[in-house]
Amino acid sequence: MQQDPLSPSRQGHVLSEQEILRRQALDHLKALGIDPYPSSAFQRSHSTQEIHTTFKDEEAASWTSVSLAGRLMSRRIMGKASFAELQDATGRLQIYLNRDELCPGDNKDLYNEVFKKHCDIGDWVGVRGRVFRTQVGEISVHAEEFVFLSKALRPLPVVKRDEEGKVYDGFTDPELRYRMRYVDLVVNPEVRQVFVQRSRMIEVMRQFFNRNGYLEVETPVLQPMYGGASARPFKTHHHTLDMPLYLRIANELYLKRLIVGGFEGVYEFARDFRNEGMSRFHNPEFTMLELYVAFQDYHWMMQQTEALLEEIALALHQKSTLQVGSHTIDFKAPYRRVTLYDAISEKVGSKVDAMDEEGLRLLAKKHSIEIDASMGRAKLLDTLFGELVEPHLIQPTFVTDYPVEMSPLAKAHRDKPGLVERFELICNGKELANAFSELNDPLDQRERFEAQLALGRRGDPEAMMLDEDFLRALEFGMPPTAGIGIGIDRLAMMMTNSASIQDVLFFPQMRPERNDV
RNA sequence: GAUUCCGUAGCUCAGCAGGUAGAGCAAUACACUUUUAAUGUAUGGGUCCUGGGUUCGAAUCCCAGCGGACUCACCA
Repeated sequence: MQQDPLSPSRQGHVLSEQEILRRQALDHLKALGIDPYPSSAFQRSHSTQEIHTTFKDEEAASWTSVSLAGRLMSRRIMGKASFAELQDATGRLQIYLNRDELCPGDNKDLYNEVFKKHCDIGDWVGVRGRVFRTQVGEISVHAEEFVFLSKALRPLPVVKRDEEGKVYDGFTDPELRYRMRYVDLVVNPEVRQVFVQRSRMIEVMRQFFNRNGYLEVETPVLQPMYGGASARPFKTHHHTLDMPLYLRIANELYLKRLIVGGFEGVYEFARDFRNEGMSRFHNPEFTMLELYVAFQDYHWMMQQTEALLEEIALALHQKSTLQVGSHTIDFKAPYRRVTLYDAISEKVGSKVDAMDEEGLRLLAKKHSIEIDASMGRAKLLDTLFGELVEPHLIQPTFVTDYPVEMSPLAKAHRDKPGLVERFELICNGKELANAFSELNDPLDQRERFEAQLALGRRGDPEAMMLDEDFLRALEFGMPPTAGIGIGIDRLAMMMTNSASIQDVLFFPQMRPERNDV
């Protein structure tokens, strides 16, 4: 298209017709002596929500001067009168502009030029006037003053909703929504709601932990040695120290050092990084809550966890049950507890507790589960559980007592040889939390690390590194401790009934855009 | 990483037995002083993701690439 010389294009981007028109509107506003980007503060008396909830018709006489600010989301111009909708953080409110009341004198520019011609959907404006109810019953603000707060140069998608809330011309392309979350948030109010709920969920958790006297702490994101989980890390380099550093895959080992140091309850909402595949359940960076409490064990941690989740559900939904996909899930405590062995045995109809590797292999074959020769007994159990049991655990369930080979940081079971005191909380067929009575025997921990090293030598890319400083800390003595990690994004997905992790992250990881932003 | 599907106007989409692009909303102009998916009339707006190929002719068919969605596999 022909480029208007008054409207410089951005690098590598040809302006659309609507962008050119908006730039011209900007110039017209300036010519009228209006600053499209004023610096002075705009004093608001109310939010749109406050007006909606507190205005009463019989008190209309006292609502003669309110001021509100927001983004213009629609305009209905009918000659000398117009309606428009203003959206702020709390919602939308209709404003009514009447030419002769907005412009009592001879100069009608403010209405005819500024509002009708140079104002666009997406612009930020401020309005002062009186509250009233229209003939159709809509609470509105009758504008006596109208000021520009910020001009939008790009057209916003115009999403319309009818009386039943049916959406027309929705802004739905997932790629555009994730890449331009700012636009998504403006036009899709339910998106904002998801993130408000996520924030509220974390607030409830923080209150729960603080109330119990645990200390919120911060530990290194850049670690010389990654640990605390089995995953491939992101690697970077520190120039001054000339050494490799890893972005943490977990903070477990640091929090336990703090327990050694004498804190009796520590927690951190940790951003962790794992250099692995992406899917609707996986983002390269994600948030995990880790909590460690001295003098407690995993039984206590189960009680704590179910109390926490029930509290979150109640805070977000005013009831313990919520709809997640096609299931109704009840977070009311207590939750079912079942051992890993029993969970599998129930499903396959024969006891797996004493089965050896060969028996498990036959079992896997019988259920046509793919296995390979390198799998040991623990891995086979894990696979059987993941294939046969986990997808069917819809209601919150604590699965307990895992083989020691799968859990190098968990304490040996007090009376079941070969197992550790560990539980995973499964909900809606997915793992929500992982917890143990923490291993505090430094000699046992060293042996576990060495077993991991052996796995690494055999080529397991996720085998743990041996953390000599962590062992030194344990050798100074760590009290018996219960610890847990909760996937915050997964929990947020569940609590907001979101199908994808991208829906609970403001800016999910995407491939870079190529050109022409 | 593998499979399937998708990429056309600012947004949502149609167009695909190959003949050179269409709707609604948004935009522009006019009318309209309580409308609400406002309405009426008129108008403008497109490297049809990119690059090759087949063809007289490609948005449409073929190949490759880029981006996205979905399902699957590992991990939270």
